[in-house]
Amino acid sequence: MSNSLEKPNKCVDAVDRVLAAAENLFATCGYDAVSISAIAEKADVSKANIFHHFQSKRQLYVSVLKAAAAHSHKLLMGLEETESGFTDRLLELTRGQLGNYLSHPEKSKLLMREVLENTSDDEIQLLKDDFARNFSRVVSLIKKGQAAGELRSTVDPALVTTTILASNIFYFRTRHHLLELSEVNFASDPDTYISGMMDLLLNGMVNH
Amino acid sequence: MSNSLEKPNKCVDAVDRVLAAAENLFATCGYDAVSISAIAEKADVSKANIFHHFQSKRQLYVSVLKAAAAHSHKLLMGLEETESGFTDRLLELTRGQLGNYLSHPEKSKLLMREVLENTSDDEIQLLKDDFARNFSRVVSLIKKGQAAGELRSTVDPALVTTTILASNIFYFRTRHHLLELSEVNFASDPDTYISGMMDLLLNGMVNH
DNA sequence: GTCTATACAGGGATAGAC
DNA sequence: GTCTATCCCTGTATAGAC
Repeated sequence: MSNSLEKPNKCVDAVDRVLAAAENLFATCGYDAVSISAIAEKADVSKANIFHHFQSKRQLYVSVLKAAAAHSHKLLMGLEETESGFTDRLLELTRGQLGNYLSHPEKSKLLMREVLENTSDDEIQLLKDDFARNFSRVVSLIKKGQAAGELRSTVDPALVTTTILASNIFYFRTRHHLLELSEVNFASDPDTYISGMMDLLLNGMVNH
Repeated sequence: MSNSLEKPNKCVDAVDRVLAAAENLFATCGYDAVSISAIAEKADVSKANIFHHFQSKRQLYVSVLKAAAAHSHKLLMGLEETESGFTDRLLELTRGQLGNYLSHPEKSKLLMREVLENTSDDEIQLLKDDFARNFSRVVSLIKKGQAAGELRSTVDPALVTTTILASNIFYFRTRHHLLELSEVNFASDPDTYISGMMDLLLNGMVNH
């Protein structure tokens, strides 16, 4: 019982410890830079034990990826869509998405790597499907906003969606570097960033 | 002479062939996934020859990186700043930046990898300095636009810059995936994308 | 400068005892 | 399920001939 606070936590299954260690290492170092030995050491199991539970390094990686994808899918489905106006719904959706990235940085990094690189592996097609669904969700929200007359019909919904997604991912991945830029004061405050970005996207930067 | 069209081109120095092969492989596969053997084969030299010209794999990588940074720096400095209004200058700067990415995809991928990951290696500090300079350049352009009253003073110049940079990088890196999304019709046409994005950032999406 | 041959470490993966 | 011991391959890097 007193061991339950140790790291690695021996109270959880070895398999789960391996998955956790692998997720952590793959996320921070990338697939090739991580060795089975490193994962074994971090999870406090033997190399052979890993190969007992997972066919190969690649298959372990895919397992980690699928778990992350499932987790991310649940989070996305859980994002509340308030019944207020379209702009507020879009704001909340965007804020929620970035919040998910920031609360689960390792899973997010893992998934982004796969979506950003073009590995075109059949096993991870479901990641892209998830990405596409998420994309469509925002697109249709914007289309509804246009149909309701709240949003300009001359902007391309897919382009707006791309810009939002790009901003969120870029902010998440480069926050550390942005902190070092003297002009940037929103690097440590995601809420400020989201508010500012949405104001920009909604109202534009031109003086009318 | 008739050999001058072969691949790899034996008419160029072995060192240059190695650098070219390394750039290509590092850009597409990442540092860890590339072996000296693979570079040697692609450059049509022996492994030992590579180690004769470069102290280590890491040092070869840094050499490739520095060459790419120098090249990119020249391109950036060459970006014309037209003497028209601020919005036009911003549009041209943005278009030029994305154009540079697309014309030199391998160098761009290499540099982006280093800026997006946080390796914090002293040897590549110059990459970050370059990035910061480029960032500041856009920021000050926007500030001038605000001072001139052409742009709203309530938007954060650094935030606009971040959004533009994010959009360009994201577009460059995910164009392939965007092609598969039925809602997206700008994936194969960078000019359309840039025009749409800048219209969005300048005028916003709200119906006024 | 370029090669062949080789040293040596570490990688993924397996065998077999417990 | 978990381990120790081991296999074989590939990786980086070096030695030394040409």
